[in-house]
Amino acid sequence: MHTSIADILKQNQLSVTGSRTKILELFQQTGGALAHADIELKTGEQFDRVTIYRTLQTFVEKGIIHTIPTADNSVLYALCKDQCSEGHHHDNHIHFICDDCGTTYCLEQVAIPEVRLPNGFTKKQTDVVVSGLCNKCS
Amino acid sequence: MHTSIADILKQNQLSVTGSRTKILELFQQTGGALAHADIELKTGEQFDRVTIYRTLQTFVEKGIIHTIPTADNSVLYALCKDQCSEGHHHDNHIHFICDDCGTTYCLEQVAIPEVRLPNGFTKKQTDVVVSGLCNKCS
DNA sequence: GTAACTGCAAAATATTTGCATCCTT
DNA sequence: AAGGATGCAAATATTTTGCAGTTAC
Repeated sequence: MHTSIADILKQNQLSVTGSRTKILELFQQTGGALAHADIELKTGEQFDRVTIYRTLQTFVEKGIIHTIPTADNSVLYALCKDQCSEGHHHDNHIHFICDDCGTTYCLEQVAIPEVRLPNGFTKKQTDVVVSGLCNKCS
Repeated sequence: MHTSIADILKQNQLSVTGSRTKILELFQQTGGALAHADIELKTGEQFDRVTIYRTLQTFVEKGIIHTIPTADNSVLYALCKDQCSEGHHHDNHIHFICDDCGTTYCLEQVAIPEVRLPNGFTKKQTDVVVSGLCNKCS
């Protein structure tokens, strides 16, 4: 069973408001990643652009969502999957961007491969972004 | 021996101009990745902001440089290493961003690990961005 | 009731486009 | 000389900030 949206917010000491609930819902429904513009559109533009910026920023700070690096330099956000299993934090999964439909997937089932760095370099986080065709477009 | 900057430009059907030469030089000297702002600063702001935008865009189109995905959503560019070995194009190397000094390194010596995708997904390109502390900051 | 959140306005940044001039070939 | 490249001005787009009004707890 999963944690309700309101619970996620409360667990992070955030008040339960319309925009936050709606935006989190949107992430849960989508499953994948969303850009700022997607959110504006898909919420029916009922929220101020600024509110969306601030909401996303808050979510990132609290670790509810994270940003995804993309080769085309757009800004994408996705749910941190372990938001439900509170405590442990390891969003170490691969992101896949479809060149055709543009959808971004968080491939939870694909583990991040180990990377060996040269001497003197310390690894904190590894982001892997794979692009190509998704299962719907190929 | 390596190809001169002027030759790189000529090979790509570009006229050899001050801004292009200076910016390519900067990339060669730096070795690592540069943001638009870095270029403005390090060239001593002798070129128009617009010229830099257009130069970078041209270089990306010609495959002389490429963009690097970053988790903090800034725009970074780096030389495509095989610009000299014309033909084959596989900038498959890892990018490392130092959390402390902010420098981005292209770790040519570290191979991109193989990633196995779920059925139906086709891989075209893999980008790996590792963050942490570099050998100067640790 | 109080602190936190939102929306509006506006400022600050970043990026793109048009056009006249200058430089490379 | 001709075409491409640059610089300036200005149009767009994006993101941030301040503040007053509203909402959650």
